[in-house]
Amino acid sequence: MAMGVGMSEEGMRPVTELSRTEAVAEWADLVQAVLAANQAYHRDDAPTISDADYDRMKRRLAALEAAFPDIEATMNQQSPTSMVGAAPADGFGKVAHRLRMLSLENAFSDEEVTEFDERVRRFLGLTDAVAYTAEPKIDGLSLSLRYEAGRLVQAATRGDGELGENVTENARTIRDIPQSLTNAPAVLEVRGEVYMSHADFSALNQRQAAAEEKTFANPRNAAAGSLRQLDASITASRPLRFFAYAWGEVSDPLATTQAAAIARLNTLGFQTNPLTMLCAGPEEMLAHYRRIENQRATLGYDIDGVVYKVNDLALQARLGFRSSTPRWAIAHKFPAELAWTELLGIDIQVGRTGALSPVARLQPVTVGGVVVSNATLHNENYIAGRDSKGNVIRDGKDIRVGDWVQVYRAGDVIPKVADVDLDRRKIGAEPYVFPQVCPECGSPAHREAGDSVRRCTGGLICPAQAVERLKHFVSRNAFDIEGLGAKQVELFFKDTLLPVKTPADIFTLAARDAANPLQKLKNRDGFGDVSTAKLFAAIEAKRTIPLDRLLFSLGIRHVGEVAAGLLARHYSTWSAFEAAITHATPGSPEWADLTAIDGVGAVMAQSLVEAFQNPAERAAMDALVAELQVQPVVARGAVDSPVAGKTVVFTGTLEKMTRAEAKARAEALGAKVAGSVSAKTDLVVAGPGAGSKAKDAERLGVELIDEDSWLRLIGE
DNA sequence: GTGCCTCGAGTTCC
DNA sequence: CTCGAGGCAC
Repeated sequence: MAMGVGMSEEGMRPVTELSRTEAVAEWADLVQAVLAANQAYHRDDAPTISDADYDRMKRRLAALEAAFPDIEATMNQQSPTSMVGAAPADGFGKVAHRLRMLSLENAFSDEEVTEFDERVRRFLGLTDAVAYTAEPKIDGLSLSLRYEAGRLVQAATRGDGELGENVTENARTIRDIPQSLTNAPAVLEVRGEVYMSHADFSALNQRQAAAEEKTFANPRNAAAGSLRQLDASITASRPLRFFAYAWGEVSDPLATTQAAAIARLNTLGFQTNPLTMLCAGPEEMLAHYRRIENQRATLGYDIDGVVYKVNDLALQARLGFRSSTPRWAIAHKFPAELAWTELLGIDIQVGRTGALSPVARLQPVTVGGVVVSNATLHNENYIAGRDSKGNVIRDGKDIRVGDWVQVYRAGDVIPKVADVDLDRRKIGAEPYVFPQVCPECGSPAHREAGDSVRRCTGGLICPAQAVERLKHFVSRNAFDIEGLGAKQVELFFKDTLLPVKTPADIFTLAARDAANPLQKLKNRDGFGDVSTAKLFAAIEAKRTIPLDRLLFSLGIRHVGEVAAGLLARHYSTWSAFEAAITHATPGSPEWADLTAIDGVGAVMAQSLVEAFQNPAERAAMDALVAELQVQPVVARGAVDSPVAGKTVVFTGTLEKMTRAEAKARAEALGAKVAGSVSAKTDLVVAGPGAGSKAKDAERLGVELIDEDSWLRLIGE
């Protein structure tokens, strides 16, 4: 057991008095204790220690790491304090959102806003103006509040949109969030933004500083940190606020327009933003944007743009959603904050697919409340001014080491180099020469005509590619082996005693360790009996793997999660897939079958074929599969609708909806929409003026219905 | 064939 | 975010 468990902090020795050996010992024990507590809490749903003790342990860990910064790196073990976002390592249960919490499409210019309006009207087939609400976009964190029978029963953070964190107890401490509602629908999910005002933020930071606690970089971080306290009494002491602006599941509609729904939320007792305004069209929207922009500095809280939403909820329903954003809303972002700094150097990183990416090493500079010292330089052309023939490159900035460059944080996260100040160029600065060989393995780095990326041709020979491939292999949506993250993989890759060079090596680790009587893994720093056994068990648990995950894990270019799913559903077993790809060459029946999969084109097919023809890749795959039991893929649970799984063709003039709308609607119900009628077609929906396609349907004996019957069929 | 739209892949930082 | 693939309409 850890020394600190159950003890008061006053009873502990200050970390500064500890020797390195003592610190390491205590650190290792604490890590074990915290991990065990995590497991008890999350997996077994049976907490073994109080939240306060847990919190204390994590604080002690953080203190140890602050005093001995290299501790984690030297211990071959990831600390729970650094497992950010790593599942529920931080102590909150997960909550599945009944209705996904989506993100918004962004607009960065007036033109993009008018285009948005045009797109909306085109989709709906409307020439008349469409009305929109416009409201400030609060820079906080979004929260979904669920009320049943008028009582607050659950509060969840956005998370990845599907799964959020359960922060109910913390949300109950926020004054702007009502505990109960009167005259509310039986089920009501209210969504909005938790934020902290400027005044409250500076007061909090003063308090924190006085108490020698850590201060926050900005109000957003302060709000996020405060809401995600394991101890709700700490959240209660933090001045959090809440604006409601949307809803999830509701048993009865709140209203028929966005504006009225917001007003209703206000009546129910929620704070809604006073700058929310109804606009008749793009001109008024942009005028309101300027108005909000002008008030930005005096609002008293952070905002990062203006959100526009189609006002009519019936139109919102018709517009529907794309994969992760609604078609009926857009966020008009304020221009990103910019900062100038000196470019100290340019490094080249080699990615999983061999892509050579230039990274700027910068004189550290504060951008949007965060200190940035690295930033992406995009690609070869972006840095270059002229190509090898001396021609000026379009969009090329001619960036040289030593230059003054402008940096911003794109999407408020990823630092990018936006511009260079040629007037401040130092005399003698040389143009940057992009490497023509891989800096990691020395293989030639080729660039295909028309491609912006130069790639190392070393394949698995290149250590950088090999290790990046391994990191991908163990990543969350791939094999996801507990206790074997990116850091560990890197260490094992370099290890001389128990090297892991390919995915198959992971599955021989335990056997190789057992075969080596002298230097057992469990005797190493950072590994004990328990953690070694746990790691081996975690690896063992992933020996059985569904085909789609396996295909994604292979890291073949152009084959991501979705493509892997398509392939797995088509071939069902590894042996069928393997046989097909091995025999596929352009023109063969296997090739035709492969490219006939909806969503698989020639590029992806070629990429698969090349991977299978490469001896090193093939050997690595064969060795891996020999270690595994690959599960055939179970067919995806179909959407429950009368047209699910059917192939539908729309033809003629549709009168109640546009073609795009009909397609989107049908797809949302699980149907596949095709352009031409064939034997595979299940249903043809014909409007007036339908011609050859209706005849094709008759000829092929495909069911033919009119638009009204279609609408009845799908229940509208 | 061209010009949209949409989505997926790949990349980056803290 | 940016780029490119894939698919569709014209």
